[in-house]
Amino acid sequence: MKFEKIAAPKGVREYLPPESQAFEWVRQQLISPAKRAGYQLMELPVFEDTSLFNRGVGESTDVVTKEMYTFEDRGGRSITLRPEGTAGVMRAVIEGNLDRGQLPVKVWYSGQFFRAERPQAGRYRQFYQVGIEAIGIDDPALDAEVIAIADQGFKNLGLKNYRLEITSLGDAQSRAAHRVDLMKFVSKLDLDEATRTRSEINPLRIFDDKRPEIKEAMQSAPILMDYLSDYSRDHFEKVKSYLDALGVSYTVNKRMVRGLDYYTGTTFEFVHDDLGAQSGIGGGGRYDGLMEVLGGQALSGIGFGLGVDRALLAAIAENTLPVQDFNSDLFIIPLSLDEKAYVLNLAQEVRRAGFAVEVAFGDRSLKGAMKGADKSGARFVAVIGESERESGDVELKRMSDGTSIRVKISELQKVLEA
RNA sequence: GUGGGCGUAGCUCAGCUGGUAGAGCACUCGGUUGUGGUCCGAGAUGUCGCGGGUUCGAGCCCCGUCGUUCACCCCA
Repeated sequence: MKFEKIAAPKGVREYLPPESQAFEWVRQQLISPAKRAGYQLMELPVFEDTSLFNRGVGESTDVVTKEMYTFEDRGGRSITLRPEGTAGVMRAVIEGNLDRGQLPVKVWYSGQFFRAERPQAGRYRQFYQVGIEAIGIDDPALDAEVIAIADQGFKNLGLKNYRLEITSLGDAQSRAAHRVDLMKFVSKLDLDEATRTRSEINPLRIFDDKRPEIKEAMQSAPILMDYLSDYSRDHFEKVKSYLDALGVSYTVNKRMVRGLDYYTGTTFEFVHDDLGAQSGIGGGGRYDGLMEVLGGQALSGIGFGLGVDRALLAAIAENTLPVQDFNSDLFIIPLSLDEKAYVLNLAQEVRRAGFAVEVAFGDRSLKGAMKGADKSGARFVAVIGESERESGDVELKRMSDGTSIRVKISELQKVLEA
């Protein structure tokens, strides 16, 4: 009887050995600056009440209208697999009353996110992000620090071919004024129906169109930055000066568009040059109305999400991944069935002393077992037979040069440490 | 959701104008007693993505389908 194979669901990105090692390294590098800046872990559910995203991310966004994995659970509740991280963090902060303590609340998260899009290079239906949120303080210095933390994550990976683009989306008032003028401008353009519809939902979208004729037409469109209130403009100027002071280089992109509705004020994006169409490796910004919309206090917040999958692709493209295979310190081979229990025991003992120890399994020939030891990359190999078992000695063979020495088990630690 | 490329061994790929499947790497075993890397020898592995059609005959041609990949859209 032969069973059919079951394949992974379409578009999921999974990491198997040896690649998983690089993935884990990348994730660690990306988030370590946040940990050192006092951000604390938040472990959240991967599914939430659907209305959290409808309200938080925005009904007009593509993410909500056509990319969410939404289903009904057995209790008839509408559930959605999280498409992004910020809304869930805010929900948990409100629910856990973290905003009733000292501000800003500083948290980080790491995990998988879900969007039902057509898969493509760097775009998956289940993908990985790490991110941080700093909630409750509206200080341009905090904006700058958040951006610098993200930047440091990419620097940790050794990346060079990326750039940081920043802009200010202003406050609600500046946006409303701009929207009126932009709508007027766009309505005069000759657009196909799909683009027209999109522009009516969010006219800023048209700035993001890649077609040359549209780009050309948008050259003279009214720019949001020209509509910023005094407060917003001043805030943005300060963010820039702090970034300058931090030595974080950036370019101001007055036409930047973000796909999530909650962004206000400082908004930023990290773009990598070697990645093809899906070039955004991270992004974030301030979201001053979000907490209130979700039923909490009217507190401001700022955060970012970094794409672990894409950061890994970028590190591969720039060839910055360190070679770091797992190499055990000791590989133990039992010569016969009689030594198995003894060897298992010995391995546990040496592990307790803090060393990485592997055991040969499967009753292969000694030659085969040695081959396995060689491929494992172990520094030392010990073959245990009757004489070793009786004497309590171990003959350690150093694989790099083939020499071997006989030691007492009690002296093992000293040799392995050398 | 729309469009293009590609599906042959675990991996990378050959396979002529249609004549019923191959290489390299990897893997396992062996090259006399309890010691790896190199070398030599042997071995295992495929419903040629799947379904249909054309044909005496299809891995090769045609249609469909699924998967994958790239781009649009969108974004991490």
